[in-house]
Amino acid sequence: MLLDPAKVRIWPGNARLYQHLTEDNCRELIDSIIAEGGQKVPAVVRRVEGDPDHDYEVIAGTRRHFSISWLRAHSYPDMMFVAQVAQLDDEAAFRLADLENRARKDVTDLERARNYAEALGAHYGSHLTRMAERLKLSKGWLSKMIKVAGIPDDIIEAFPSPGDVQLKPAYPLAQALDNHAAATTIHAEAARLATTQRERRAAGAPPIPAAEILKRLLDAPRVAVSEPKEEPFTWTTRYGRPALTVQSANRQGITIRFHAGSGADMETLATALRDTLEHLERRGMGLQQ
DNA sequence: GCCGCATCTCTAAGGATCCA
DNA sequence: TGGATCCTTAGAGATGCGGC
Repeated sequence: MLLDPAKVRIWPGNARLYQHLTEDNCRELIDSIIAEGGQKVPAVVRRVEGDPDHDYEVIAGTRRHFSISWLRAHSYPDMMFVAQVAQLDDEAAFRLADLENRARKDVTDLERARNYAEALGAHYGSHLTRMAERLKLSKGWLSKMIKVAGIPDDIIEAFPSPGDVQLKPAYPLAQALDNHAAATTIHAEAARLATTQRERRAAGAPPIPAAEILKRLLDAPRVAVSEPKEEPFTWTTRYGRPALTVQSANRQGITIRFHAGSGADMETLATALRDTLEHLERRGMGLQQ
């Protein structure tokens, strides 16, 4: 079916934020549509009633809708939006849109998480288990998504962009916000960082990267109570050069880095390793624990 | 310097278990 | 019972290294 994109609106339950689509992030798709002389893969739309401005709404194919609209406004006024019409209720529409978003990688974690959180209440009566079963997702992973979706906007503003908020690293932050005292310091630090980011943008300087932002936010409560930070254990040679450093010691195992250029021979390194393991053992962090 | 292979690291996702 | 958390696994991408 060939449609005028102006008569097609975006379904509000779609994860993708239409206002975040730009010529730049759709450039590849726009170029392929030009190269192929039109849109080859149809979007999925459904009929809408009671809206004088629109006949259909897009369930899956938001980027295609944006790209065709953009092309019509830029030298290709006859380009048509190719779509197939489906009869879907909101929950089925959500599942279809989700399937497509999962296949693509350009929907950000935060967009997806917030979309899930909204759908949880709207389509699944706030029952996470029911939603996980319907979407064929694990409860655990969905639970994480919902948790991350709850990170408030004033925290997100500290990041270079909402797209930089990734599920895995953001999850500990969402957990930290559950603690009232910690949340207060995190919000305060986020406000400071957001101001810095705005100043950097205005000055044309690169923003503070997301990993650094996350670290500062998570550290904020610890810094606030001035907890002394323990330095990683380092074994140094008799010439004062570091031979090895314990990078981590947890129940999965111990990660040790041997430093190049320490001047230590095999025998010295073996001694260093033995000393280090004994040190960890004494502190209850060894392999024998 | 380039290429191919091995290894490491990171992430998405699932499963088991715990807890309210 | 439902949700949260922790741990594991598979796979993709990055990195390192040796041979040419």
